[in-house]
Amino acid sequence: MKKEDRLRESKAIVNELLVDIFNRILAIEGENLKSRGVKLSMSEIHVLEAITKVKEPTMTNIAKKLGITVGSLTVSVNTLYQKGFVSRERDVEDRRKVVVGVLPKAEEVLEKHNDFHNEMINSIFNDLKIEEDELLISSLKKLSSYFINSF
Amino acid sequence: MKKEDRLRESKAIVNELLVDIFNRILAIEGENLKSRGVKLSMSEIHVLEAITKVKEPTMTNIAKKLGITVGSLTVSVNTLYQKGFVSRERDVEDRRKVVVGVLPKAEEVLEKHNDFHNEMINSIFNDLKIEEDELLISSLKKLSSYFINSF
DNA sequence: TAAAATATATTTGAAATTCAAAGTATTTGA
DNA sequence: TCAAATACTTTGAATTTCAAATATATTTTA
Repeated sequence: MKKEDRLRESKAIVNELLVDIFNRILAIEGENLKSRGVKLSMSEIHVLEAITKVKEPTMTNIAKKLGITVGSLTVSVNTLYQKGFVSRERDVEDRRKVVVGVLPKAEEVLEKHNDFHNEMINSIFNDLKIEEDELLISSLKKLSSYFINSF
Repeated sequence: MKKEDRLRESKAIVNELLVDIFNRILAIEGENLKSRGVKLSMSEIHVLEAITKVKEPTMTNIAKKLGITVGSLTVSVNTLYQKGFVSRERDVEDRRKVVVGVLPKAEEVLEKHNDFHNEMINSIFNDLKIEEDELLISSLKKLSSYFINSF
């Protein structure tokens, strides 16, 4: 195969990976959670995840992490609070801020979600036998940081 | 670094790539289209793309490609038809089927969308200098087919 | 310090997306 | 032929999200 053709093919594969495949992951995750008896939607799961990942979990910081408006987040946190998944209190230092936290009920769900991710990743690694591929890993690391920093 | 730690790190990176990053691609694409004066939503773009990609573009085939119900697709095609982006006609062989096609107005939009994808991919390849990395490409190819076939 | 500007969050009304269920028309096959 | 299967549309409801308006608290500035 010619060099240009290889390059073109490579680009097509990365493009496919980034677009076609990733579109399905949400649905796959959602179905998995439903099968494990979790009643929350994926977007609610994402809110819970973001709360645990962000350093100072105020409404603004969580919304930024999620890429949604603070208004949208308020709507979502309202129902999560109602259902008993999150705590919510004013910051004592700066009373404009609301600090959100996940309650045990949420941790249970997040654990299930995390289990699924681990299974998925392990299955990929086993099937593809890529654990020893240093070059792949370092390239993926670059690819990952590229997305984090570029947009 | 120990072997187990390297493995753990590798898995974390793939997980991050599959989860954190893909969540943003839709929004990134949407913003880009808006900046190019395109009035359609990403979900409408996906419908148009699916129409061009599927072999026999009937409602059922297009919906299957998209992973949505035929009812949802009908709603979307209704507005795309109204706005003059797609054609719509009964199959002469089997009059239950509706064959959908993209009109010039849609091709224009798809071209812009495609331009963006190419720019994104080219910029990744240039920055990372990975075009010669055969191993990466073959692994990504496996990763890609893994997702296509496993779910 | 008091007023103005800024920052944080909530509420509300509307739009978009999607689904499930019910309904219509056409084709298939027993 | 006619009952079942297939292809599609319509409808009503749920979810998600946003923008704009509103409310408070804090910081800046005049």
